[in-house]
Amino acid sequence: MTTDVKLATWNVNSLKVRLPQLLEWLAASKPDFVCLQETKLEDAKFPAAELQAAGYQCAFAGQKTYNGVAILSRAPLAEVSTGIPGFADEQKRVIAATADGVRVICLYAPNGQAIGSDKYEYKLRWYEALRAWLADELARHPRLAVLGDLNVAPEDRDVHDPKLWEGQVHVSEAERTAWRALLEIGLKDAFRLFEQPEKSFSWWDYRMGAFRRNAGLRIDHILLSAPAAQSCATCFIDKDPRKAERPSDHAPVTAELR
DNA sequence: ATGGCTACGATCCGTAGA
Repeated sequence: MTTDVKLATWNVNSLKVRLPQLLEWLAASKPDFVCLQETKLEDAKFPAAELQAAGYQCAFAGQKTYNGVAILSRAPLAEVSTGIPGFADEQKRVIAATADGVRVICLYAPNGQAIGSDKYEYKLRWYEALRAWLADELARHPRLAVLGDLNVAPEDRDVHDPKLWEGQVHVSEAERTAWRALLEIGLKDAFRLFEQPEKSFSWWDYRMGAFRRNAGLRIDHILLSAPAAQSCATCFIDKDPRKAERPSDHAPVTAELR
């Protein structure tokens, strides 16, 4: 087990488009683990060689057009698994692996589309299956880190304009309850372990100059087991990649364990 | 400010994201 472990999550919204930005960001940020979402690539097209050349081993589960998750790691990955056990799902949203004495779980939660829709029901079922599985994983792995685009803004302070978002997906009571259930099994929201700037968000709509106006949501999260949270020294959102030409609509979130 | 971006795969329009 190493002393310092830097973990990050980033919804890249197409790894094909964002690979140059990812490589640049890896070189600058030097994380030990990166969880990626919305790779939108079939496994045969995953840029494993380029990432290996940059110093990262990869575990990935993708599909054409939608979804797709990956874990990049400097240390060799073991115990790779995909999906939520017992929850049949065609959509590639979950991958897990162990390295450096840390169990890393990468998630891309369903969007939910609209309250009451089939996709919303699927989101809530997905969260319920996730909670049950993570409770098991917590019992198995003392140093557990769950990272990803969870598509829930847990509190009103995670929403630029709560009134505007009232009644929409990402902020509904059922979604927030599902998110809090992850805390109730023992996970900690790494971002809230520390004092943070007001109006900290991880996603901004591409439209209407939302990033310029900081009209965003905090929906990308790092959740840590109690021992991992104990050793967490910092957690922050890196807005720089969102300023790039042709950016992802999400910014990376990073945590460091000592 | 709210269907006013972006990516994708099918064709210059629909689906989906959040």
